[in-house]
Amino acid sequence: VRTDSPDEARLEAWRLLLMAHARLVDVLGDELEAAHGLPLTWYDVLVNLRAAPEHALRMNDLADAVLLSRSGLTRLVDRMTAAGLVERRTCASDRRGQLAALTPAGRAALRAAAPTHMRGVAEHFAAHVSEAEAAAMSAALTRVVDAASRRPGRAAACGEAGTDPAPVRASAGARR
Amino acid sequence: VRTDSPDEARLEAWRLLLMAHARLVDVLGDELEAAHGLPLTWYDVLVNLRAAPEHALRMNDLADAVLLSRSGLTRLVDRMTAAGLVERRTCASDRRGQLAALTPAGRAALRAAAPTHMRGVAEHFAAHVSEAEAAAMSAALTRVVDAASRRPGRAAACGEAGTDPAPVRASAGARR
DNA sequence: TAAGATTGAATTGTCAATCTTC
DNA sequence: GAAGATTGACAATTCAATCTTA
Repeated sequence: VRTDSPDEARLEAWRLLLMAHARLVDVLGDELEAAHGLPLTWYDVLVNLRAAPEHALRMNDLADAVLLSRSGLTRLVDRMTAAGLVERRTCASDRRGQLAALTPAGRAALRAAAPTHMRGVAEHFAAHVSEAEAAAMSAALTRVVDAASRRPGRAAACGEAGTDPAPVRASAGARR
Repeated sequence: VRTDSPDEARLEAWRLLLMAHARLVDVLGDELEAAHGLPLTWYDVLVNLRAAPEHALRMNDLADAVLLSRSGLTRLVDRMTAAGLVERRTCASDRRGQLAALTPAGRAALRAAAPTHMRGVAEHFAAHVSEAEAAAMSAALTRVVDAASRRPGRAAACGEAGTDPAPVRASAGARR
């Protein structure tokens, strides 16, 4: 693909980022669903909970991590609770807060699905990216993400002493 | 950003790609909506039509370009037709085919919105990416997209004579 | 019979209003 | 009053079935 001007080169990169995202989320979602009947959104929630201290997160924080609206997340957690993968707990220190917590079944589902997903990412993404390219991408996109993240104040996690700034993790496709 | 193993570096790049996509689509969508009351999805349709010969595309091809299911696109075009930005035409050479075509109003809307969007991409993406990084990203993501695009068969454009040698393979696998 | 496109039913996500607790 | 979360009404998408034309 020809990229004449410096500006054109960057636009082309943006265009490809959009295409790559769309294709991969589609493929990875299909594979996950076929192998484990697990929607990519659910997997994303499970991963974020697994990474959280106590395997639990407040609805607000989880919504940010999954990049869904607050009410959207309420409904998603409803479904996952009905499926037994997640349970609700009331926050001890602040009775307004609700925690979504991983159940044993949820942990099991994640443990079963993770290899499939990892293999998918390796096969459909990592295999086509050199180490240098990965480094360049990471450097650039870190700046992009930082610049675009001028919105929400991060709230403290519930049960803990205030020592842990919740890790904002990547999440799978949420389109507007 | 710690990237211990070569594999970790690639995973990190994937994670950042997901985050960058989510944030930017969100921001760019908001800006476009605020400035012109135009959803990003609509803008995407307009751009694709503008780039097509005759400013018209068959529903199937447009669905692929916009990355929406066939029926999803039917409804989207319904709305845009109601808004006067697009019109339907029946394909001359194949009466099953429907074309979505840009109307003057649609072209005007695109012309009005394009500067906003371009400025947004420049500000939120391009400004943070060096030329070398853009080149590396493009190279890598081109490979990724190519590898992931083992699905859709390309259909012939409508008005053209039947100069299509490619045996249009069963497009069954296009969307689940 | 298969391809192109649309429709109906059900799923998923969003916005504005609400309820509870701080 | 403000923050955390949920609910109801509504918008956008998807899947399966349908209709038309090739």
